[in-house]
Amino acid sequence: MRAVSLVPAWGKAGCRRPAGRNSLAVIPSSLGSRPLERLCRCSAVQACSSVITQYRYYTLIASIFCFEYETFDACSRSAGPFSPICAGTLLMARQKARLKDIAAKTGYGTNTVSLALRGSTRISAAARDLIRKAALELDYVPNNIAKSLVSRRSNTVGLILHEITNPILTSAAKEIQLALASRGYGVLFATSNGSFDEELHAIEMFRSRMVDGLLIYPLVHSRLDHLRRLREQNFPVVLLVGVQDSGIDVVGIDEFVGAHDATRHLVDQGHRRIGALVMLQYGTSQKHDGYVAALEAAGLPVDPQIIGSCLNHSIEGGIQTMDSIMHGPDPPTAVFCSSDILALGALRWARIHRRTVPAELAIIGFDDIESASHAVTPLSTINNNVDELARRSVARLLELIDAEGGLPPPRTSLLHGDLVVRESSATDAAAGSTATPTIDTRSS
Amino acid sequence: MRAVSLVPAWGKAGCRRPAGRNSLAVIPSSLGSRPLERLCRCSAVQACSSVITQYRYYTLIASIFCFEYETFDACSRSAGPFSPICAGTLLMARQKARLKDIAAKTGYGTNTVSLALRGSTRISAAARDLIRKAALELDYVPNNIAKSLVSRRSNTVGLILHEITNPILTSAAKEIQLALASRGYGVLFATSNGSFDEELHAIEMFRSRMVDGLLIYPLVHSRLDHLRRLREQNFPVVLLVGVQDSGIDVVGIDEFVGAHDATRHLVDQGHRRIGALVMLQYGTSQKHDGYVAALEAAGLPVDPQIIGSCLNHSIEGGIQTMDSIMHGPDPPTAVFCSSDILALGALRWARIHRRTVPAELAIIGFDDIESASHAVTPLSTINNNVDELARRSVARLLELIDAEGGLPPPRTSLLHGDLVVRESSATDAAAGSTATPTIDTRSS
DNA sequence: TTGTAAGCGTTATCAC
DNA sequence: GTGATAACGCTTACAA
Repeated sequence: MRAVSLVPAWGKAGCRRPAGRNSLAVIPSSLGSRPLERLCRCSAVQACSSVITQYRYYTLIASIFCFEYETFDACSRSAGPFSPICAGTLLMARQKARLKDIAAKTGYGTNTVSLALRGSTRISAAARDLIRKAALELDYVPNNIAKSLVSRRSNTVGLILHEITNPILTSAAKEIQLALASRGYGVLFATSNGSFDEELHAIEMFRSRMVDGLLIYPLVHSRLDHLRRLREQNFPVVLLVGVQDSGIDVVGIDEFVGAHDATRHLVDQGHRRIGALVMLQYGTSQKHDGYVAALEAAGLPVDPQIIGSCLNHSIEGGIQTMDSIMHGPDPPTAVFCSSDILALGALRWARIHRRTVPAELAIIGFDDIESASHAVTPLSTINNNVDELARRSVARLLELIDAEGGLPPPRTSLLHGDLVVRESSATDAAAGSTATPTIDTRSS
Repeated sequence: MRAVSLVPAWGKAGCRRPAGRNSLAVIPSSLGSRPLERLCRCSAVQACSSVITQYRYYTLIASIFCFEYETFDACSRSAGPFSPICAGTLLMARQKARLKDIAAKTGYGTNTVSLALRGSTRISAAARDLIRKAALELDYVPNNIAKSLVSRRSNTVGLILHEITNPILTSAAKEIQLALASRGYGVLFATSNGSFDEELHAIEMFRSRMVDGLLIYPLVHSRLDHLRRLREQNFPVVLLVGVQDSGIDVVGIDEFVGAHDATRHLVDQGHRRIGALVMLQYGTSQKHDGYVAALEAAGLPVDPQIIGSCLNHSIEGGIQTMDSIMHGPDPPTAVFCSSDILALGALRWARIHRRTVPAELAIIGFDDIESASHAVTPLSTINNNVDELARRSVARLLELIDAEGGLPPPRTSLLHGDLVVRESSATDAAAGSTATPTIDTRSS
C-alpha cells in the first residue's frame, strides 16, 4: 500500500529520477529479502522486463523497503537488501519524448537534432532523415513552452469577448482564430462576462501566460485606461470596437456612422418620432451618439422617454425595454436598436402587442446576423463585416507584435457598415432611397 | 539608419546584453567623435538620462560606430572612440520584471523572493512585506511559461468546437471558460471548422503548447481513434457529445434519447408521416438513430425520402433541405430537426410556402436556444442543459488531470435533455401529454 | 530564515 | 557538420 502511494511522486516537479524516465518499475512480490542485483536475475522479473522493452520503456527493478525510505530516490540510493512489500508491476505514465531522447536514440547531440528537425542546411541529409525518422517513431512533439522561454514569444494571443451570446462576436472569434492559426498562433480566450473585474482578471491571466498580444472587445468603451497602460508598456493591443482617439490601435465598425445611417434611414422613411434601444449602463455609446446626431441633424427632438437602456443583450431584454418606451403617451413609430438581437426582441414585442411591422412600427437593427434576414419580418440592419474585421485586426496585431524597437503610433481603422434595407423598416422595401442601401432579395 | 536596424536585435533570443536590460540607449547625434566617458558628461545626454531614470530605466550611453560592429554587445565591448551615426534616443521595450529583479532591488536571493511571493511561512513577515511591495512597484507578473516548464503543467486546457455559429456550443464555451478560470486554468480555443484535418491540426497545436487536457466537440462522432490514442498516452480528454462506449470520457447530452423523445412526441400528437432534418455527412448520428428507433417503436416505416441531410448548420441549410424532403408525392406532416437552427429554417420554409405550423406541418427542434422560444411560432425542442454540461465536463477533466499514476477508466455521463413543448408541435400546447413536458408560458 | 545549485526542454553561440 | 555550453525564468532539494 505504502509503495503505491509513493509512486505518484515520480514525474512530479522537483523529483529527480534520471533513471526513472520512461521506465517501468517492477516491484516483485514474494521474492523474499535479497539484494537488488539478485532480483534482476530473477526469471519472472526478466520476462516482464523484456515485454516492457518492446514498449520502449526502460526497465527499472525495484523493491521498496516499507518504512525506511520516503522517496523512490532515497530507496534506490540505498545499498542494503530490500524487503518486497507490494505485488505486481506499476506502469509509469510514459513521458513525452524530448530532443534529448531522439539524440540518445540516434547517437547525435541534442543540438544537432534540434537543427535537423528544423530543417537546417548545416545538417547532412543523412543525419536529417535519420533524426526525422526517430522523431516520428518516438511521437515527438516539440515543447513550445520551452521554446517560448528562450524565444521570449509564446506564439499565442489573447482574445477577450465581453459577451459570447452575441453571434457577431462569436463569428468574429471564429474568423480571428482561423486567421491566427494560419499564421501559427494559438488563441487564449476569455469572456469578461459583464464584469469589469473579470476583464482585468483575464488580462492579468493572459499576461502571466505571456501572450504576445491582445485582441479585445472591451466591456466598457469608455474605460480603456488599463489597456492604454498595457500599450505604454509596449504590449500590443488591438481594440475590436470602433472608438475614436482611444490612444490604442483600433479595428472596428464605425458605430457612430452606422447608428447615424440607420436612424437617418428611419427619418427618410418619414418617421418623426424615433425611439432607440441601446446599452447605456456604462455611460454613453457611439451608437447612442450616432442616433442622437441623426435626430438633431433632422431637427427632431431627443426624448429620453423613448430611449430605452437594455441591461442585457438578449431577445428578452429587448422585449422588456420596448415595454418601457412604448407605454408612454406619445410612443415612437420607429425604433433604432443597437443590435439585431434587441431588434428581434422589438419584433417579438410588436407581435405580442399586435402591431404590424413596419406599418405601425418600423424597426431597424445593427449587425446583420443570420437570423435578421430570416425573422418573421426580415430586419433592416447595418451590416457588420466580420470577415474584414477579423482579417484587418489580426493583420494589425501581428504588425504590432513584429514591430521591432517599440510599438508604432496607434492607428484607428474604422470599417464602414452598410445599410441593409429589408421589410422591417420600409413600407416599400424596393423603394429604399438612402445611402445606397443593399436590397436583400431573399427576404420576399 | 544602420544603427536603427541593429537595435531590434536587442531583446531577441540568444542576444546577450546583461547591461542592456531595462535600459535606454542614448545615441547622440552630432556630438562628434569622442570617447564614451566624455559622452556621458555631455549635458544633453545627462538631462535625458535623468528623465529616463524617472521611468525606472537604467541609462546606457552608447554611440554606434557604423560599420565595425554587428551587434550592440560587440559595440559596447569595444574600447575605441565612437562615431555617432544616429540622431536622438531610442527607447528599448522595457522588459518584464523577473524574480531576479525583485531580488536585486530588495537584496534577497531569488529563491527567497519566490517563496515570499507565494506566501511561504519559511520567510519572515518583514521580508515578505518588503518583497511584496517591491514586486508591486516593479509591476511584477509571474512568468507562467517558466513555471510550466518546471512544474510540467501549463494550467491551460484546450477547447475544440466543431462549429462556433451554433449558440449551444458558444454558450457551452462560455460556461466552460468561466468554470475553468475559477480554478485557475486558461483556455486555448480552436474551431475545427468543418474539416477533420483542422481538428487534427488543432490537437497537434494544443499538444505542442502542452495543454493539460482537452475538451472537444468532435467533428465526426464516429472518428475518435485519434482521441483514443491520446488517452492511451495518458492525455486527459473529455468528449462533450453523448456518444456511447467510445473508450473515452464523455459528458454530453444523450442525443439518442433526446431524438427519440422528440420523435415520440410527434407520434403522440397523431402524426404518422414524420420527416427529419439531420447532419449525416459523416455517417449516422445518435440523433438520427433515436429518430429511427422511435419510428420503429411506433410501427411506422422509415422512409429515406423524407430524411434530409443538411450539409451546413444554418437557417439557410434548413430551408434548402426542407425543399428536398417536401416536394415528394407524400410529404411529411411533421419534422424532427436535429437542431433548433435547422428547425428555424424549417419554420421559415413553412412561412415561405404558406403552411401553417403546427396545423399543416409540426416542427420540433433540438437544443432550446434563446431564439427557439421567441420564433414566429415558438419552437418545441429538447432542452440542452449547457450549465450542467459545462460544470460536469470541467469537473471530470480536472479529475483526469489530477489523477495520479495514470488515468482512471473512462466514464460516460449522459445528461438528459428535457422535452419542451411549445406551439410548433402541439395543436393544443397546453394539452402536451408526453414525457412530463415543460410548458413554456412565455410563448403566448 | 536564507542562500546555493541543479534542472525543466529548447535555442543560439562558438569552438572543433 | 557536429557537439559543448550557456542562457530563458522559475521551483525544488539541500546546505548553511
